[in-house]
Amino acid sequence: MSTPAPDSRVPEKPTIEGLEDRWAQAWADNGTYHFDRSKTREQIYSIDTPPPTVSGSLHVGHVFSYTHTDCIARYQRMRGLEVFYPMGWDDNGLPTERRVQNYFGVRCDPSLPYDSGFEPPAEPGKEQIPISRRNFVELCERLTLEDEKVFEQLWRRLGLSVDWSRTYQTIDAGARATSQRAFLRNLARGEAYQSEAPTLWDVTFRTAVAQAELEDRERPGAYHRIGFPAPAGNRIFIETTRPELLAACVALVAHPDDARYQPLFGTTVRTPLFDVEVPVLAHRLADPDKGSGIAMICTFGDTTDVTWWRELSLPTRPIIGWDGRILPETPEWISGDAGREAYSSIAGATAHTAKERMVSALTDGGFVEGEPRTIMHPVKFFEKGDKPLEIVTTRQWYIRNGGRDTELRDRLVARGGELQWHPPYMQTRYATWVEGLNGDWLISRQRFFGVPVPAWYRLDEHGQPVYDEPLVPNEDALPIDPSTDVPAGYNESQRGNPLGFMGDPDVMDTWATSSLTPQIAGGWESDDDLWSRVFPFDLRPQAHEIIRTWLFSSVVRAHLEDDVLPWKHAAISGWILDPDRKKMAKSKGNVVTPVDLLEEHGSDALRYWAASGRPGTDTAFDVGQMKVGRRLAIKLLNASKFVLGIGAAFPDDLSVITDPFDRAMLASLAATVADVTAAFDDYNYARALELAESFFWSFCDDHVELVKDRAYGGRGTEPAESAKAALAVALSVQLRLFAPVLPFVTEEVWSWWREGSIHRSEWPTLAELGSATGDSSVVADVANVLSGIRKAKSEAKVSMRVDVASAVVSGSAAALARVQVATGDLAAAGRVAELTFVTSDGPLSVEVTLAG
RNA sequence: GGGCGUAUAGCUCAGUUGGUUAGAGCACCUGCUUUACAAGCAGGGAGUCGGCGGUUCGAGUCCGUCUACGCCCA
Repeated sequence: MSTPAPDSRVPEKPTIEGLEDRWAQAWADNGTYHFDRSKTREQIYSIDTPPPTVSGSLHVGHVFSYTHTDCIARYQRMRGLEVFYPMGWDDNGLPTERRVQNYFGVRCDPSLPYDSGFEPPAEPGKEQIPISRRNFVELCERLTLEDEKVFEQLWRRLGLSVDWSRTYQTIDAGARATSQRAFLRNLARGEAYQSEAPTLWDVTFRTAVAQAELEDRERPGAYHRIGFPAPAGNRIFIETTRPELLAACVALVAHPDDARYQPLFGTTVRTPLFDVEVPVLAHRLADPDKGSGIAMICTFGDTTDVTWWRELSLPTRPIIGWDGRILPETPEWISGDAGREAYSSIAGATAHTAKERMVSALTDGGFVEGEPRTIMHPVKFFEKGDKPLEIVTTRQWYIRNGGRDTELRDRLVARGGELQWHPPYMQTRYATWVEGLNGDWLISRQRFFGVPVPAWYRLDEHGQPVYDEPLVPNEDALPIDPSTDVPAGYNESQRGNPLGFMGDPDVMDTWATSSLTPQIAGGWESDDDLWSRVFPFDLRPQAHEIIRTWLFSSVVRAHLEDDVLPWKHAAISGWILDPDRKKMAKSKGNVVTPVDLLEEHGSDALRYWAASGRPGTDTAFDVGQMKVGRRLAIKLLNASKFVLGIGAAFPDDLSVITDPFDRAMLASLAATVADVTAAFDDYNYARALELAESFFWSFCDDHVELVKDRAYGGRGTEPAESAKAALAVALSVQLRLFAPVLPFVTEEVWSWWREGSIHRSEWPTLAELGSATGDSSVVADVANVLSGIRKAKSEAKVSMRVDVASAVVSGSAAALARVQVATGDLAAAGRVAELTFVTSDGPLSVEVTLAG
């Protein structure tokens, strides 16, 4: 007995067109990927999915890396694990803020009260309408809803096996509450603290910028050689690229071993124009080969100035404001009339203008020697900004991340060692980054849109905030917005008044929220039952360039909160490069959008291309690979149509597979199953695919062709039943091996003859094939002989249907014995009248005499 | 300047702990209308494994070094 092949369900002309819509709908209707939360932690495989930035544009890079994760998810699901695969939308941050501003013609002003009836104008006006933070967040949620739909459509069409009932937004109430709760816990444990410190500052966005968000860009600059009057009547020449900071000069510095300046150490000089006395000091970071070998230290020209300021205990003389302009008030350290006049010429000017005026004034005063020497040099930028960063002293919030604490840093490096990295060498990037940290994590941002820092400050009798004793909300009140909500014991009328309170004006860095995606998706402190079933997660998939940000910050949060790693595995995907091997980026105009590709090649084809990219390896965008994938999908349809069309059906009992050649093929398939399984267990979906594909093509070209005649009944009923049963078993196994990568075509074929979804079927095992397997080494030798016969016909330029009068196979006795397992199949497939065997010392070969 | 990676056929890439004659697909060439598939099938040519040096009986694979490219960082 066997299940009858419902070949009526096999289409006359199978096609991959339209499979995406049909099966995406069926999976949605049937809840195929719905997460069953009744399972225990051991039965669950949980994924901390990267939330895409929805206001950004869709990119083939999305398709690439999310497909990798989906292949793993589908494999684990078929292994019998219940897969927790949520999707988040990252709508917290500058890209969304800008988009909301432009789209609705509004801007966020946290000083305004919430207006529950606010409606933006139909068309954005010339002037942006100021609205409260809560109104702004609501508009963001409204706008990103549309963006999310576009993404979700794409993901569904691509076949991501996400549970679409579990989505979150990084700005939604749950994410805000989680971020604030985690912050309050950090604060209570002393891991979050405020500090007045030099901070890298973007003057355009008027916000502090963290170490992880910096980038260096080559910019033209010029060294100006400026003479400082010394008491002996001579001049000390320094060379600087930032003469506009002369008024902020606090010292000169040279290397301690520099004989030219050793006599000056401990003496003072006076700044040109401003006539401020500054000391000449020694420090190892002064480079004797750079410029004149002696440098001017300012508040603050660059990060080296900050180091000198800290290590040499220098005063602060800030002259640059948060807007990037020279402060309007003449500073108190400039006391002379000439100095005050010099300052008034730059007060209020931009840094750029101030530089021009200073150079001109210094030149007029005879302090400049020679012409400016132009150079290209690296200048620090905020990665999203377009003006050089300034360094200003501000009060900011920090979270300890080991940057100032060796013991914590060592423990976080050790966490990286516990994590299983795929590929393993990515761990080095993590370790190098953590070991190189030189400051704590700056999390406050002077932006309006984001998760507010959940704190208020008492105002003293003069209306000055008491920062040392922040007022915090109860956790059960979260999320809060201190610009709207009022601390316990106060009422709204006291906001901003002496003896009243003020809200912390800052929001948190987006990474301070993103670092909590496991907590947000996993129901930390909001759904204890879910949390206990999914955390720590099994997998964090992500790209390599954000190891230092997303991955590291997530490790920090879980380490501080729960003293664990947030996941067991990290799968790091590579980049998509354009065909010229350049990184794809919007700014380079070489971005390919995925929607057209999905239309043209089909989802399985795109997935095939994506899954061909080795884990962690940058992969060139390659339409050729998509075409190969498309052909593979079509081949699966056609091969399946053939197997099922001859009446093959899944046998109830494998004992009907009696033919040793059939059993040899199944033994070879069993080895492939073992290899594919091992590859998936190693998170190497690319190797898994390659192995399955390699077997499949041999199966089609050799095995199917060899057994066709027998399967059609050419040599009796029992040999035919063996062939058909073996084909059905092999088809069933291979469909399942391909299912993680090619979910649509495999589901289509599965539906022709099996019950349920292939994506909830059991992953093939050796046990499943064990009773039907034989000697796998037979397969290659038989294929070898068949190939020899084909070659003879091909070289004679005749059809494969031409009869062969005789074929003489020679080789070792052992090889011949293996080939003889399939004598009948070989004779039929090659149309050989007389197939004979001759023992020889040489390699296996075949001599063919064509008929006629 | 530092870290990581990559370099194998015209192109895109495999190649597991070192082990016969280095593989696949695309492209190319020669053929074949073959009742699963012409979006197909059969066959074929094509590589000094980036350079140099070393370890080894044996190196695409391990070590050193150089070169080129990519990404990240300073």
